[in-house]
Amino acid sequence: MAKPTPLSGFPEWLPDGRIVEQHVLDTLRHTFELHGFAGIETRAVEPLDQLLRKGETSKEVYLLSRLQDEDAAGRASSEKQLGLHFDLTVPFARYVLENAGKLAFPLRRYQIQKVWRGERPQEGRFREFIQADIDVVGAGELPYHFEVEAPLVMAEALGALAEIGLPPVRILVNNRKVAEGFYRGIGLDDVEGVLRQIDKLDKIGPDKVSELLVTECGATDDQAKACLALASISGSDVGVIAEVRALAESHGAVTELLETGLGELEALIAAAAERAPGVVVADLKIARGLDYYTGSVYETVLVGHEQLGSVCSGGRYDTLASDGRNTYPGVGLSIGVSRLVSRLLSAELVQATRSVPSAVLVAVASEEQRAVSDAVATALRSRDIPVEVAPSAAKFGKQIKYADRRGIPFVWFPGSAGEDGVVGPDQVKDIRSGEQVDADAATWEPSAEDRWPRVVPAS
RNA sequence: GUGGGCGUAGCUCAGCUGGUAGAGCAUCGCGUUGUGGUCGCGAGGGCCGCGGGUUCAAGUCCCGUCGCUCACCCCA
Repeated sequence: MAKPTPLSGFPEWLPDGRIVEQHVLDTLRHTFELHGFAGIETRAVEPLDQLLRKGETSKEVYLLSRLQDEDAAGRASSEKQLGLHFDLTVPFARYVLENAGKLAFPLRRYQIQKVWRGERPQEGRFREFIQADIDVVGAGELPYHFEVEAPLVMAEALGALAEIGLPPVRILVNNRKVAEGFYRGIGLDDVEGVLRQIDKLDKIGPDKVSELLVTECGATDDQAKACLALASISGSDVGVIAEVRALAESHGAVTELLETGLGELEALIAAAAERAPGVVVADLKIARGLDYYTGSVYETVLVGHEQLGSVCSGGRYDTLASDGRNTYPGVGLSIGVSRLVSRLLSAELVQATRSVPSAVLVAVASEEQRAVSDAVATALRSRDIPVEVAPSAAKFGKQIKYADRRGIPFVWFPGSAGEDGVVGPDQVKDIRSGEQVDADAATWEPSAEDRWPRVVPAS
């Protein structure tokens, strides 16, 4: 077989990288469950027409087809076409409708799965990656306090990763009602268009955004200036609310929608300041490209790694799902686990203490005596100590080297018969210190730190 | 989808105005004949991404193609 070339955008980690990823997944799941979110998994595919409901994303969807149908491609009716899901929200919305009769609302669910997007890959941007979503969905209505809770759960989940070396996170929040109310208040009705331009602020700067607002959205210079003034407001205390209101008043742009949005944003900021100080920051330029958000919107950056983009985003959507009679509003966020993990690994922020689970390598004196080593391994495993037996009865130096290369901290030597024929005690060697002591497989314990591989900040 | 950069050993790379391929690290072996790491010596490993062209001669120049990568777009 020819040497395979790596496929860009489809990340694969080495065993120690996977240990890091697995740890992140375990931590997220634990935090979600701690907050009462129930886990579900949906199928990898959805009917194409479902996936395309979001509009412009169509080009990103990977189609699923059978090789046998290839010749007849094009004849297949589009409603039968399947595509791989490109996020977890669309499948979840479908799942909610399908199971509405059996689900209890408000529904709190988490979902950790791969998703696929046919984008051009880049650092931190993949074509196959893992997302970890939480959402709360109501039937008919969803109280605002869930818009406060959801980002705080994520703050806690990401905060729990600080101990392995994840940099602090900053959750930037805004409210669509504030933006829309303000824009309409100053006479700009192309809310989406304005948001799209404002979203580019960090990349191209205020001058160019101002220009685009005029040319693309039909804004006057004064209107553009007002939009930029709004976008420049940020802060982690409720003072920003007064700032926005003052700006709106100076432009005669106070609308009912704006006031509603400001009330919501204020509640979020106030609660966050108390429950997760310094993490949640109001930032009036956060827009989010997706058009289905209707209330709070969230974007999360790693402090010191802002260039990586958002590692956790989401918001409130009044119509997550609707079957024509009932609508299901929701609020949720999604962590880009692969983006997070790829940065943890590439920036060498974290490391696994070893690349294999084994805490102990049991040496094999000779193939005739392999059963002796197997028995030792069984005894240790019965007490939940991860063990492997040496692959060959090579010279002990080789066997120690085998352990060393994988980071296995202990090598176990089964007792051997001396000249008098008496079998001596087993010994276990800590290959980091070189210390070697008598040991009994029925009672010996590694330290808690050595028992399983751990993920720790890189030294 | 648009535009730039780059493809040489497992990895990181060197290879001048063309003259039939190198280093470091890694791997394996020996020194050390059943207790590793250091050190020394040695070995294996390459259709120089692929295809075509120019030339007596191409890793080197030209064209194409594929892949990787960065930026835009978009997003986790």
